[in-house]
Amino acid sequence: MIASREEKFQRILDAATEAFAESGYYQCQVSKIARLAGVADGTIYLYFKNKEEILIRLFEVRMGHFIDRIRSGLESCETTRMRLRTIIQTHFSNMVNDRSLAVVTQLELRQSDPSLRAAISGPLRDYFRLIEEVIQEGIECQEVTPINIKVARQMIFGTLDEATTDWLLARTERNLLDEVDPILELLARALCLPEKE
Amino acid sequence: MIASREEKFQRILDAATEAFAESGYYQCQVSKIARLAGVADGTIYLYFKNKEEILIRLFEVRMGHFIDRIRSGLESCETTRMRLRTIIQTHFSNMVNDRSLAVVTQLELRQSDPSLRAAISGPLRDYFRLIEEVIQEGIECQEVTPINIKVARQMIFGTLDEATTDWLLARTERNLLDEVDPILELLARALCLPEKE
Amino acid sequence: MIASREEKFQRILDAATEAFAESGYYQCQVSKIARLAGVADGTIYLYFKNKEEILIRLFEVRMGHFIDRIRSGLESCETTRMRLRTIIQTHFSNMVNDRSLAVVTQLELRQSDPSLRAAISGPLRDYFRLIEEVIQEGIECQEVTPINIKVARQMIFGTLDEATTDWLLARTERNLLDEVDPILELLARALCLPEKE
Amino acid sequence: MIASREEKFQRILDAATEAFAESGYYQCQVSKIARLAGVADGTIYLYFKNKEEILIRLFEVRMGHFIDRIRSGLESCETTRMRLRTIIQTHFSNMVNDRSLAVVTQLELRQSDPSLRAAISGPLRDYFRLIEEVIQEGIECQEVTPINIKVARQMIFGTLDEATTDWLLARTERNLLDEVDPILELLARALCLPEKE
DNA sequence: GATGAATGAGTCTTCATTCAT
DNA sequence: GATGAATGAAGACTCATTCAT
Repeated sequence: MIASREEKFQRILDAATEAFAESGYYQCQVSKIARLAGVADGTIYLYFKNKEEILIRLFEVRMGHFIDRIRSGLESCETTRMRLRTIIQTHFSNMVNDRSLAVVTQLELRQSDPSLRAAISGPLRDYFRLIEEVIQEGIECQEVTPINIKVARQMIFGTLDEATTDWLLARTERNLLDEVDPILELLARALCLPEKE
Repeated sequence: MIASREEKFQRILDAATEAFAESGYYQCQVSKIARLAGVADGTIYLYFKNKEEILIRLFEVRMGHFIDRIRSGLESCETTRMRLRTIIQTHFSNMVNDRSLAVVTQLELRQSDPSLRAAISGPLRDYFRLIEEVIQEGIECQEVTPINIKVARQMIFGTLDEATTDWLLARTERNLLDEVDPILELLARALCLPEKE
Repeated sequence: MIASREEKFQRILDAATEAFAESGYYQCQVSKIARLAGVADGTIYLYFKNKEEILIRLFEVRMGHFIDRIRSGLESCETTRMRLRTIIQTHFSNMVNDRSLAVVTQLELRQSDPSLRAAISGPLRDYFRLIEEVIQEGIECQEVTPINIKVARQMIFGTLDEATTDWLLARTERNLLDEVDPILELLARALCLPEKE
Repeated sequence: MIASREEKFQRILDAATEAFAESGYYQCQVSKIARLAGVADGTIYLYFKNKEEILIRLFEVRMGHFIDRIRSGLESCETTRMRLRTIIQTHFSNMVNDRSLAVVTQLELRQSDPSLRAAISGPLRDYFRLIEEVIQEGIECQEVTPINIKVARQMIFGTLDEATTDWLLARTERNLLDEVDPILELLARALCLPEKE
């Protein structure tokens, strides 16, 4: 069976996710990605300009899917509380379902390297915008007390991010999804969301 | 003037903070640290076993000071709200006063490399414990509604962390300290802290 | 023309022989070997694990050939005296034909470094065994007076070794092969071999 | 107690003997020698121009003593056989009494490095001359059959050298001195020395 | 398009030697 | 004379990237 261009691109991206998660971006050799993807070293360069682009595309593609998934989940939500729950729930299940991706997102993307950071900031900004839209909308329909939207988004994203990192680094097999409701309660209170009726 | 052993150790640590912040840990050459510290390359190795140890010691020392500063600030606090404010205030002013350190702490320390992570986790855990103590104490004296302490700590640290990262990556010169009160309000509400009288 | 893997392996080994002979093992840079072999520095490491392995493989391969050559020469010998002559003759012509190899064998391989010594001892032991077999056989067919075989081997090998070193270090262009017969006479007398009829 | 200049020179030489024997000349750090000698690194350079000179002086001094010891032993010898026995006996007991020195002499001094070799050749040549004198004298008083003196010396020295190396590298605790008589018999026969009466 | 052998620039670390005290 | 902290040149080895097949 001949793998189509698209399939091979995906195979390399998946291999890179795993490889970066295991060794870290700088420590991981391109040849390791090639091995995991089942292609020759040189083949990588038919699909990506260089190692850096693999990380960037990886993040773009995965983050795109992630945001699509949340957006689609938000469609059926009627209250801000439900929307917030959807974000938390989708954020966490995304991480739980693909731990390698979680490692890359949580740990590996915080690089001081300016060129990497710039590349990463785009898709992340989309996610931030999405969260901010939900808050904005909540304020407009008076479900959320008037607050600094950016600060609120920092709290929401920061809390999810930290909870995920905590879970990732914990040696014990905790269930991240158990934290959905406790976190929802805290955040809802901070935003003055009306109690769940 | 003769630089004592202690002074030179500090000089190298300061140089490393700056160098890591500028290029990132893996991208930064040891010779750059040496140049910034005004010593020969080989001298570095009279004070540190290897490059990795520089990062580890850097984090240990700085985090130690940071926690000392917070603990000393907490002594004069009478309410949980004041304690929380002290944490936020000290966290942010620490970052503002030493932007290089902030970059290293926020970005560079999130490494997938297991040996680095392990080294970092110790001092960070001390900070987590400090935050959790404040929450615990708040619950005990009924200033904080009974909640999952770990989740609350994740929210507090996560929010501060994210706010700092946001500030760091922002191109504009925002004042991080302006966020102390908005964030305090959000977090206080989440913890059900009594209004500031 | 494409250099096959085998050919390139040989080229590197030959280059290393020359380089080690010229500068000594520790003084010789890997890049010098690469230059002499006409390959890039990194290529060396596709064929050898590290610098030490080059020396080890070099000795193994060359010593193997050397022993093969002697064994094949011994087949047509009818008396112990002839066998001894074959050993001396082959030993010396081997050295004369490849002075670089001689330098490496005589001088460079006497390293205190335990890991190097261990690696070298194997092939050398094969040569010792071969000499001892000839003596043993000579005793059995009563051409050699009963003596301590190991001591006899030490004398034979030691004499050849010393003669070679002497020749190597001599500034004048002596002909090592001129010593074949004088040495044969001395050794034959020591072993009580019957006169050449 | 103040160590005189001479005593400290000796201490460094002894420390170097041990250090070179343990790690080999190139692998051994000057600071190791200093530590073993109980002096500061810099002090070494008050007594020796550089690392190389330590090795050279070491060899000169020890070899000088060695030759003195043999010469003094030879004075009371009446026959060539007795003289040969004295050489073998002194050579071996010298090695047995100072194994570190033996390692240095046997293994470490065979360096390809031309400058080292040149330095070593002087004292060694003295030893060769001594052996050759004994043979010459033996021929003159008709105890030794007329032979090529240099070849005979190569046999004698080579045999002793090889026996010593064999003993050094043997893992078992063999007694080198047990080989004095077997070797004497072999060499005596090679030289046609009259039987021991 | 795919391969993987070859490349060679780049860097951490060692260690002989110096020199201010 | 003695010290040992500091120096900085040197080199083994890695690995992202290329390109002939």
